[in-house]
Amino acid sequence: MRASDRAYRKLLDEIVAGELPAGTVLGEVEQSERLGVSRTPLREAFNRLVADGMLNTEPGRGVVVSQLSLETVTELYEVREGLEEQAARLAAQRADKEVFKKLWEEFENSKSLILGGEIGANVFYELNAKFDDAIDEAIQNPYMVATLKNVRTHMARVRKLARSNPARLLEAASETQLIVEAIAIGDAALAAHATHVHLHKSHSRVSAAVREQLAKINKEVA
Amino acid sequence: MRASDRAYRKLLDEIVAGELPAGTVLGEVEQSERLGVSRTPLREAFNRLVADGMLNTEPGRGVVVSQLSLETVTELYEVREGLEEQAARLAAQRADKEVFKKLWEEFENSKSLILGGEIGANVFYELNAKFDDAIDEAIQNPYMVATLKNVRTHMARVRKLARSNPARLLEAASETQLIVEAIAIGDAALAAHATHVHLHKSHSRVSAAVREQLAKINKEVA
DNA sequence: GTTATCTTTTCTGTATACAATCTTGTTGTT
DNA sequence: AACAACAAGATTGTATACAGAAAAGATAAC
Repeated sequence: MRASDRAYRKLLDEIVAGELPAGTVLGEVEQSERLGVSRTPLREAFNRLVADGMLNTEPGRGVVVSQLSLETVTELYEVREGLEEQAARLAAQRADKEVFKKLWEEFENSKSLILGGEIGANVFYELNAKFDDAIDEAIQNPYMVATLKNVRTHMARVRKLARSNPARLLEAASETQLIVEAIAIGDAALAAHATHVHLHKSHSRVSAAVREQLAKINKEVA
Repeated sequence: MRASDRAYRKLLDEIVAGELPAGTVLGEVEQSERLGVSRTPLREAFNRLVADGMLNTEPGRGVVVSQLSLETVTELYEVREGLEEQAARLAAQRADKEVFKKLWEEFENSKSLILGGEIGANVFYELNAKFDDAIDEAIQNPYMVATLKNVRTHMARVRKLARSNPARLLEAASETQLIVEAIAIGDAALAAHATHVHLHKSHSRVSAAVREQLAKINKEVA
């Protein structure tokens, strides 16, 4: 693997994981030394992260880890609404229905797992990743897949900031399962509307969680 | 302006204008010499264009100008549907209505200009750019604006390939004017639906034009 | 005490050199 | 004649050196 890729992955992971919190200023020399690559591949990584919207180049100051606020979360959800409703619609029209029927079963299983007190989050996140992959394969639109990929990276970061409790996970699982069902029966309108509902509720849940989290951080600072 | 920016702009312009047709293989040394910059900033430009989806890195062969086919046009329109309907909805909710009322007047004027046989295309494209800018300002969502920007660059390339005739421009102007009207009166549902209609018809028009164009190219080759 | 200017230091942007990998063409063998 | 192996060449990825610009700090002037 190329040095620039390693630097990109590492930095992205650290940003998503919150190890590099929003507002952190990253110097080229400093980071190239830390990551053990020279400035050239590091700059490539920086540029990609700027294009992704994970870093911002502040005029004279260098690159800064982009802020995550309630506003940016809302902005993200507004894009998701447009994009994912459309993706759900297309998936309902084009998907291999068998795939989504099986996926539906898996959601049914995982719901009892989460209820049963198993390590719920992991089960759920894995299943969600499977769902995303199934959507990507179904829509057969590389350009849309690429756009969705970026959205998901940002969402991963938001989720880390606002970890959910089992009750919320279960809600989300139910909502997603309905989308899966709609796609499995080829009902495009239902798929789109169920996605809208899911995103609306998810936005509420995430906003609440982020608000709590930000309040905690502010308290710590004070 | 930085050398990497100049290289990026120049290459993007040439790709959009069709001077670098789809399939053209670009070598690093070759292009850095042609553009008068060293390999380092050129690579930065290449990377940005790859991220934009204008270039593809073929495993051992180098970067290649990405293909434009009927399929990719359709893919682009599918993303536009999701994104621009949402943008229109948000704009209807948030826009300064005065701005869009004035824009409506301008569309009214330009329609007679196009009808009157003036250099129609330029009038229309300028007005369209104004419309895009007004949307960007209205929605107040930097993340969505960034996503839209990329879509529009791709559309510019498609439009160059499929130049429209005055009749088609006039149709498009009417459709867009309705979107403007919907936003001016704050009717989000109408704005979204008018956008859907516009994109549907635009897709038909562009597909037809691209089909003709591709047929012509194939004839020349044969 | 405040402001302005100059100097020093750091950082960004670019060029270039080097190393490793992959292509391609040629030669030799079956 | 076909295929394989090797060598020459090109090309990509990385490191590093240098130049120019910008920021911070210090000193001087008002």
